[in-house]
Amino acid sequence: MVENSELRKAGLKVTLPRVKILQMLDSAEQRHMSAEDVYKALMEAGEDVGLATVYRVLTQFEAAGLVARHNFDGGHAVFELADGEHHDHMVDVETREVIEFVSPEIEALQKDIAAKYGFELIDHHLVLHVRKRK
Amino acid sequence: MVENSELRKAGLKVTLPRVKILQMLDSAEQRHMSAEDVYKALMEAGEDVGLATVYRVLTQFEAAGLVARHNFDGGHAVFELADGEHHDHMVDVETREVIEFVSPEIEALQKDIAAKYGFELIDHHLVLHVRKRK
DNA sequence: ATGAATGCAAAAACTTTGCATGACG
DNA sequence: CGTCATGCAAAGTTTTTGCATTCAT
Repeated sequence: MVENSELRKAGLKVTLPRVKILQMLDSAEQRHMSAEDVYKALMEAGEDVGLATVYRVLTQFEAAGLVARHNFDGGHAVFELADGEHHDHMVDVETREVIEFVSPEIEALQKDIAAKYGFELIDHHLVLHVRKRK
Repeated sequence: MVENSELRKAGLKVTLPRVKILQMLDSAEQRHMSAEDVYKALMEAGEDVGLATVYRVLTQFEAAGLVARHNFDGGHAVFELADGEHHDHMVDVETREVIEFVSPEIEALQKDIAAKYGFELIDHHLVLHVRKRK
């Protein structure tokens, strides 16, 4: 059970809700899920976890670096498992589809820009709004 | 009164609330204001505008391209006048200070990336989280 | 005059919190 | 066993909406 060691490494007690939520994020068909999405998926799977717990756990996971939180539209937040390497997102404004991409060039430029202003880059959020080219 | 023609150009009826809100965004000390910020500033200025109207008007302004909406933290949205050229933002995570910057290189790369995936770039949101270098 | 815009208050959407109970180490 | 985590419901935030009234053209 990989999840358990992930949790321990993060300094979090291994509880049923935490394990279930982590598994859900890992196995769900959709990679980006809102707290509500996770909650509903758990309910459908017959797991009895409160919505408040889902919010609490996701926030803890974010603090622990296990998941990343995004605000694609400004409405609700979505979470995704922070496996693999860092990436940015592209949102098709018509279909709402989310595409992930990696651009070392942009990453490097961001660091340069921050440095130019006397800052160090901690983190960044980049979302491209795109439309399919006809 | 420049505001009036701006509104007319946007196809919006020239009403007192709209003019006042536009002036407020233009003259306020802070460039990035939440709906609440605008509302409070108007109240302090003795202008009697409802908060709901502020939200409605800011949303219309956004649709008209008069203002840009940002979600720096995910909590509340902030608005800024869309004068001048497009720019991105850097947020000092310690002081919450917002610095604007322009990077043609990043803009170009974004366009390239979208194209590589068969999309055209409509818009983007880039926020760097930074910390002052000691 | 007439349709659009406003203000108010109520509601909606999302997220957090208090507190008693239950589970982990 | 002590402490931390959970569930529920209540409260908090931010934003939207219904509806009667007022305003712009």
